[in-house]
Amino acid sequence: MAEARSGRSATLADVARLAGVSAMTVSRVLNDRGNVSASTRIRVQRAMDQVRYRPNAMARSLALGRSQTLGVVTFDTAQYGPGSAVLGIERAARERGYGVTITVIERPDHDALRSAVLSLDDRMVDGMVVIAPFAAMAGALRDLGRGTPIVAAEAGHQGEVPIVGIDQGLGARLATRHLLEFGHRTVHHISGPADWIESRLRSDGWRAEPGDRGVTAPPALDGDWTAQSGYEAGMRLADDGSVTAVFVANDQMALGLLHALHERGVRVPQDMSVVGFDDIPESAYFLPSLSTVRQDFARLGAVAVELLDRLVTDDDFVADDRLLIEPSLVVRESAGPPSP
Amino acid sequence: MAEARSGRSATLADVARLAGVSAMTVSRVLNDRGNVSASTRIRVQRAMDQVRYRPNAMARSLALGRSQTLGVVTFDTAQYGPGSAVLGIERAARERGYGVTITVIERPDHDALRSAVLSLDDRMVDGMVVIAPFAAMAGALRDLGRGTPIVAAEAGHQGEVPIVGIDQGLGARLATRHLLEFGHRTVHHISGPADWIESRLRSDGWRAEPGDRGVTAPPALDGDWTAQSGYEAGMRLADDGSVTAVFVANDQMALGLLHALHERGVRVPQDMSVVGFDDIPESAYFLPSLSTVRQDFARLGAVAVELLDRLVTDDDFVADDRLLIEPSLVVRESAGPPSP
DNA sequence: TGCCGAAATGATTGCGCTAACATTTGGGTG
DNA sequence: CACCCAAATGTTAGCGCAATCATTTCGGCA
Repeated sequence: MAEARSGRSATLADVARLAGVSAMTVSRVLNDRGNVSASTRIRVQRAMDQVRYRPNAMARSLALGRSQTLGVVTFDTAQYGPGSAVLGIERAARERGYGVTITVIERPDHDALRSAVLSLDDRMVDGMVVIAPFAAMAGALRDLGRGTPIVAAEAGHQGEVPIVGIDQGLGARLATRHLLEFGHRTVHHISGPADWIESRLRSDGWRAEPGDRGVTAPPALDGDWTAQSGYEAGMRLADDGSVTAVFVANDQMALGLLHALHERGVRVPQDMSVVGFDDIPESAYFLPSLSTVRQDFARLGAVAVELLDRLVTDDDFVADDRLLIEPSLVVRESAGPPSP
Repeated sequence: MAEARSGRSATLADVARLAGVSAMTVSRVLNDRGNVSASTRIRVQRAMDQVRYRPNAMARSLALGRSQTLGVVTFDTAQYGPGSAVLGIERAARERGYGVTITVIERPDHDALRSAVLSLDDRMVDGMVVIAPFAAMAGALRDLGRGTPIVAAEAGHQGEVPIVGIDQGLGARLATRHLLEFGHRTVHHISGPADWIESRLRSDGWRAEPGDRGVTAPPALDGDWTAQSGYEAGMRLADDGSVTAVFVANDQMALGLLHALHERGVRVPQDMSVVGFDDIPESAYFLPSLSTVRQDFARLGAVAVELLDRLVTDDDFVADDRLLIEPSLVVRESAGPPSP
């Protein structure tokens, strides 16, 4: 006869009845509010244990207007970046006592984003992280004009919504500089797809780095993040005797490039140097191991959630437009000095 | 003057007031119940549009006892398998009108799993998918003894909870057979960590495949899924002249193996054949491209969610113990006949 | 024209919890 | 020992929605 109504799990009222107090007192014990005598507290706790009481999060949310849940909007991709970011966010959220509800959108367009955000709103999430690596999402984010706090991750600058990201431009410059410092006259580039913000930022960084070195960047080859596209670009680069160094916008494409170069008998790094971006776990074991730019996604998630938490908790808090995390260069074997 | 109470978003009561009907009628329109005249329906819909009404999912859940949300329990890893499975589950859930709440557990032990499941229960999820690739989780799953339906994915057999998975044993046999059919006398093996169920199943499949061919399997080398461990195992295999074929329990380790063999001057597939497992997107561009076993995680997610949906919807439904999806062999360049 | 039954609509109540206010209890103080 | 204040506890109401049952409306038929 532990449970009042068999079947359903015990409610706060059941506990109150069992402990011989009012529901309110149980609620106070539950939420560790003061003003409960030690003896009743113990009695209530005993009752809770006895019926294995678990507070109903929904009911609490409804009463409070808050859900202790954060929403994450991401899109349908197995890409390393977004996937890692979600994990980082989830972990950080959990550490701060939030649950996480995920909504995946199929296409990164205005309507899909809007409806994802609305559906998270319906679930009364306290805040959202939108992973928005597409240029097309910038406008959509701006148009939301909303109440519950939103933080964009891996996004470009669009005003309105605060951004948390890893400094793509800096990463690209680190990679390019690494190559230039080996003495390469110029650095070629395989870019990501044009509709990704990060792709543009990496290309911009690559183009900007030579600076006053008096080097003009050659035209970039367009990739689409896949190893396949890196392979195709590699086939073209292999035929161009003037190419001695390539900055590739991600590690998968760099893998494709390495594959193509190997097929063509171009040795890396002796004949051609390659630097990638992302530092996926595999890249240390490419042939040769890949010099690349590491992004700390766990950190990204932590920063995004911390920011969001503040926005949720403190009404007066005004967030910076932009929080950038510094990436770092990982030097391995795929880049070296040009052969004389 | 569109919204009744400025600030907060409109409630069903606001719509009712505006349309001049009772809340119940609005609810009927909302849920597309019958017994509403065309004219009132239109009037109500207009009112809804006017105040941009969005039903509050929490309130509905509380009233209904159902939340149209599925919970996913996974654990903290960037492994390709679990990550892909989560995506597949999310997509399938969305297609069936469910939201998804994710809980990541740090360690795959009894208590962590239990508390994750309880916390999802608190949120009144209608069902859960537990991604449980660790042997240690089997017992924990059995101990739950619960009310809301649970489906385990990528798990071993433990009774109690229905399992959805990809047939690891079959995959391992396909890989091993592929090598044997090239004429290799025996197939060596680099295994995954012993505490992963899938790791054991793959090793078992490998050991079983030779069957009556009269080949006895050599001892396996222990890996831990990382390319690093594959590399280390590779260093040992390279020194053993008798090894001509290796089945590696995942593609990352296969990559490490390829790296090690390359360093030692062992040619693949001429001197040694290699088959991996998973078919990660990169493996087609390894050097050489990797023959491997493909797992369809999207399908896995879809099957898991479909099963869960039935368990949720139909009280009388009794699930099969075990639903296995067939993996397929992807033949590329890393395996071939032994040199004479 | 009056009556009947089905369709349309409404009133009440409760899901499980907490905020806000009301009430009681228990010392310490003069 | 009465009084007062603070601590402890209880009461009421409401978060937004839907199930249940009650009531109204309306068309069809004798």
